[in-house]
Amino acid sequence: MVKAPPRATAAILAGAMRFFRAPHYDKPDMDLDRFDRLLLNLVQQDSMQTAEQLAEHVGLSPSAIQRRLKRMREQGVIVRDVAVVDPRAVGRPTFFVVSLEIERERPELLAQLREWLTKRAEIQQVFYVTGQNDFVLIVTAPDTEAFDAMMSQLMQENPNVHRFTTNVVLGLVKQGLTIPIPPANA
Amino acid sequence: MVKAPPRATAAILAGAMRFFRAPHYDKPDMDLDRFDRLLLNLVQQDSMQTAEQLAEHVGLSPSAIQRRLKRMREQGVIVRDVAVVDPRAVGRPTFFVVSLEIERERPELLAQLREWLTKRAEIQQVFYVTGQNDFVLIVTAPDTEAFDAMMSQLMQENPNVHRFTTNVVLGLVKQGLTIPIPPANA
DNA sequence: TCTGAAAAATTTCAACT
DNA sequence: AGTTGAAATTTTTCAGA
Repeated sequence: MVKAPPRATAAILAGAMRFFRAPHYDKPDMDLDRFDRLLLNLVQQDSMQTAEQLAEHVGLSPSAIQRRLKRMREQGVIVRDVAVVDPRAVGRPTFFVVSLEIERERPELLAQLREWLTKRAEIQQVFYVTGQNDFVLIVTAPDTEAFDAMMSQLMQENPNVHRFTTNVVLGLVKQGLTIPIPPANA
Repeated sequence: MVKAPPRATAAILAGAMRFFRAPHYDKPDMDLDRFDRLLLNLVQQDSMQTAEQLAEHVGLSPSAIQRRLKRMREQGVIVRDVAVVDPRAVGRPTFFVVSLEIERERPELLAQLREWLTKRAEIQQVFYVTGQNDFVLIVTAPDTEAFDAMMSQLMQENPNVHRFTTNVVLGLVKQGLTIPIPPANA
């Protein structure tokens, strides 16, 4: 039998790795009981609540809450905790929804493109999708010129991108990363 | 037991309200100095760092850090703090990018549709965009059937939605709400 | 508005049910 | 696993520059 690895660090790294792997990668299903699920729904709304506040909602002691949250962070169920900034408070950046159409004949360039997209901070989100448009991006830029400049660079440095279509976001109706978690396992 | 902590409940609510207002609403520009901006970039990556850790990066005392973060949360610059959950750890939900085409002749139904979209927890994000497709949605569902059911309901209850196109997300390459904040004011 | 120290609250940890 | 209670850490408050 193998010795137990340095527990916390290994678990955190594994969590981070899993998050960036292709989604078809087989992640063993975590078994989350109804308390974990309740907790996840709560901290997805507000991660700054104290363990005591959460304990009241969930019906456990603060210690139990802390232990569960710590475990889920180590397992990678909770990937990270972030502050959400109001775009209008920081220079009112413009948002764009961009669809990229990719040349499929050169699969070796795909990894390079994914890396390119991942590195750019202005690109908030990247979805690899079915259909003729292979990637959908959510991009934020201080203005249209900055966006145009970025897209020119994208086209220059990634020859497998055939074309793209841009939709300017006129209104952010709703934004979040919340995943609704049903009480029982699906 | 301790009495309810003096958390800035009112401020959090105000922040949330601002976040969901129409984007053309005139929010006065906050003046953020270089320390605020640095701080925002840091807490967008990880909001669980202690004030002391942040203080080292920024070059201020922990007290100054706390005061600035508190102020920005009250002002609504920081809208909220959330835990990000790995989709694969919670029932492997499927993601969809949906484009809605709206009938423009009946503007009174638009507000109703916005409300409908905002209320549904499965709809993570809603962008109101230029072009023939008026809304772009990011939707998460436990499976395709659940997604189909939701879209049927959407079409039934919102007669001003003419048609929609769906792209199934094959891979979440990158997901986040981070807005890159340049050192100086734009 | 910052720093630095005191006060208060929260989180962590050990022992036990 | 959960709970309790004490120790350690962090956050909040406040005086002084």
